[in-house]
Parts: sequence; C-alpha cells; structure tokens
Amino acid sequence: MSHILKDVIRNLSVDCVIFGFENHSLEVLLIKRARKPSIGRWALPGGFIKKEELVDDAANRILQETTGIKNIYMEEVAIFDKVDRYPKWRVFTLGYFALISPEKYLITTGIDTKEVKWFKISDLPKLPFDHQDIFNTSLEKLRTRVRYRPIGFELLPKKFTLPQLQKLYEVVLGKKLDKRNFRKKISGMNLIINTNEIDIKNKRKATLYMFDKKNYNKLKREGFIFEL
Amino acid sequence: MSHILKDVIRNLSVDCVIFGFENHSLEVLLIKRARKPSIGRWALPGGFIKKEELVDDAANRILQETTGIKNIYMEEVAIFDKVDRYPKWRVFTLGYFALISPEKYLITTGIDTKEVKWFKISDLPKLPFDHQDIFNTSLEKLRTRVRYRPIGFELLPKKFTLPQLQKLYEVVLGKKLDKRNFRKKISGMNLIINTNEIDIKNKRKATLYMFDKKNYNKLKREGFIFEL
DNA sequence: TAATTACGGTGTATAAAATACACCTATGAG
DNA sequence: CTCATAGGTGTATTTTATACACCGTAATTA
Repeated sequence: MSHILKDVIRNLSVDCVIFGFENHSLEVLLIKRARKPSIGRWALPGGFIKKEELVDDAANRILQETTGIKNIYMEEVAIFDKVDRYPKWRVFTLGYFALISPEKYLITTGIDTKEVKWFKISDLPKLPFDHQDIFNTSLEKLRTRVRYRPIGFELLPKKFTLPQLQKLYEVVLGKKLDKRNFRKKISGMNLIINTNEIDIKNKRKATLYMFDKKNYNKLKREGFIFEL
Repeated sequence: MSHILKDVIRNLSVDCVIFGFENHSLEVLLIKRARKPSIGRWALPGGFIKKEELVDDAANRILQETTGIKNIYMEEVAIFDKVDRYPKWRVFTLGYFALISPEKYLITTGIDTKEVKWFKISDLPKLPFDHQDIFNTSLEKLRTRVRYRPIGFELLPKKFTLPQLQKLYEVVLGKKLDKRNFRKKISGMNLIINTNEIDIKNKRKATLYMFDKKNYNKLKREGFIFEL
C-alpha cells in the first residue's frame, strides 16, 4: 500500500500479480509488508490510486515504488469487492497481472516493503486480505490466456531453447506435452526464429531461438487457437 | 445515475450494456436521462455503488431502478478511468454487460429515467460521457466471447429455430455462415434439443429447438472453440 | 390461379489440422 | 567405461473444417 493517504482515492486500490518463469517453475512476486495492516506478512504489491491518475499508471507507479520494477505491461484481471476485504474501511481493488522474465528486471526493496521475493506458485505463504483470491483468479486468467494468445516473450530470456519454451507451457497448463507435436505447432506459427546459436550454459547443447516480435504481436492482437 | 448521493461511493459507478436480439438484429438497451448531467440524452443505464454493496448487486439494483429489469447475470467488462469522463468529479466506472432476450423481460421507465428503449446497434444515438467507449469495448467482448463460449440461451426465446440461431451468430460475428456447416457444428455439440414442435408464427414452418441447459452451462464453463 | 420467389431442410467429397507414436545421438554423472 | 538424461527428428491415422447443390413447400404477386 502507498505510504501516504492524501491525494489518493481511499476506496480504490490496485494489486499486482507479477508472474515470472525461472528454474522450470512459475513464480510470483511478493513483498513483505512494512506497514499496517498485515505488517510483516508476504502480500501482493499494491496501493491506492491517486485522484488524477489512470489505473494503468497507478499500477506501474505502485509496482515501481514497492519492487523497483518499472514500466511493464499489465492487464486488468477483475475488480475484487468483498465488503470486508480490507480491515479498516471499504476498499475495492483492481487486480492487475503481468508476465515478466525475472532475469530482465532488477527487484529492489521499496517504499513500504521490507523485502521483495519471487515465490514458486506451488509454495506460496499464506496471503493476507483477499490476496489469495486475487492470485487464484489471475492464475486462472493466465491459464485461459495461454490457449488463445502466445505467451513466452515476456517470460523467457531474449534467447531461449525449445525445451525451455515447452516447459513453460507445461508449467502454465499443468500437463505434459508431446515434444514433436509441440514443436510442429510452434514452428507452424512463424513465432520464433532460429538464432543459429547453441546454448552452452544448459546441460545439453540446445538450439537458441528468439521470438519474431512482429508476428508475436500480430498473434497476440488477433488471437489464435492453441489447443494442447 | 442513482438519484441520491448519500450512502454511495462517489468515485465508483457501474454502467450496464444490455444486449438483446430481436427482429434479426442486435440491440442495446438505453435510457433517456432525467437528471443532470446530460439530462435528456440517451445513455447507458448506470449509477453509483453503495458503500456496503457488491458490484454485482449494484449493477442489478441500478438496472432494476432504471429499467425495471431485475436479477440478470451480468459480467464485468473493464474499468473505465479517463480522468474527465464524468464532468463533475472523478468517477471510475465499471462496465458490465449482459445478454438477454427482450421478450422475456418487461422494461419500465424507472428512477431518473424519462424513457427506456431498445436501439439497434447499427443505429445508436450519440452517447454522453464515455458511453460510446464502454459500448464499443462491450461489443468487442461479445464478439470475442462468441468464439469461445456458447451464446444464444440468453438471447433467444425459450424455443427457437435453427435459422434464428444462425442469424444470431451472423449478426454478432458480422458475417454470413454456411447453413449446413453451421448445423453440423451445432449438432455436434449436444447443445440443443429438438422439441418436435413446428414454429408456425414464422413465415415458414421450422423446427423448434431448445437449449440443453446442462450441456450449455458445461460448455459455458469449460469453453470451446467455435471458429466460424 | 399459375408462376415465381423465399426459405427450411439435407449429405458428401476434399483439405487441413490434431494426434499418437519410437529411435538416435551426444554429453554429463557415477 | 557405462549408464542415464536430454535434445532432436518424421510419418501414419484420425478428427475436424470446409466447400458445395438441390428439393419441397408455402407465401407472394402477376
């Protein structure tokens, strides 16, 4: 939460669900709260919206203030409106979600936060307020999304291997995929470009690819069917 | 807008985009405003949310107060947050949308409304505030939705003919569909049931169907791919 | 009242897409 | 040195999507 309550609309806040993919698992960014209520608890980064601010701008300001991450593309998930969700007074909150590649961003402990950390989604601490709800809804949104829009660009390093990409899809969808069919589908989309480089950091030599940004954005705009 | 400003959160409102299908065209329900601002203009039914109210409840209350329609299922579209969207002070509004069959509901002129009327979406009056934006976003949502979830149950009378259903899809998608392929697809979904009755009201005799509510809801929950 | 038009209803052949499935090779680990 | 692990590759089958034409009946109109 923002540390100053003037200039804000006290009934409207934003909470951010930032997903990252690392070490073969899906993670989410949490902050340890430095302020009441729920001081000392791990929670979603969030805060109040200012009186003359757009929600997108608020989400980015708050994310930067709390975690140091700036200027990312976030998307509205839903409004969360339980009457007693915030213990002090009535606050509606807008869930915002984003996908980022952890290695592309430096996280720093910011305003109102004691600590900022990535958590595996399979191993989350108990979250305060209705943050578990917000997280669940966002995850569901991500899982629906992946069937209709490409993901990966935001979650993987610039250059990545096909096994990495496949693993990402498997983690998000929660099921194993057939290697050859996965590759066939991906390659049929003109979504990725072979860099003709080999990944040597990995245990095995694997070909490095990058996204074809133009096509990626086209598919993202227009949608497609990715029934896996 | 609600006619009393106490007990409401002055920064948060709901505006409803109610779609109906009648006379072979898609329509939307508008009210003629009886209060300032924009008195006398045709606008979306809307109003402020009360301090202890859930958004869904607010949307239903407001819709009933303004149009008489009660207890329908509405879905969040997005938040609309332009700083000057409301001329008097800062108001964020939640767009809510619904599909209903006009013949199933009686519309009545309510609080703060001079008149309530269905408008063909191809022939809308100039809307005040950002209501055109809200309408456009909702229509886009409907057009996306129709590809992944069944529609029709909410938009057609209890018993309907296949040409009617096809026409609905054509109007929503904005393109003509092949009759035989359309029927093949629909019948492959176990979505509708033949009532073994004949529609005589229509110019031609056509078989009447009804939705298989159980399957309809299942498909609605799980989603499907309806690429037409 | 005969002719014409409009609409409801039906099936098949072809193309495209999804799926199931198995082995080879190189490397790192023990 | 051997074994386990992971990257990489192609084909046959099934399923789904698409393109396409005619008949019968009832309403309309000449």
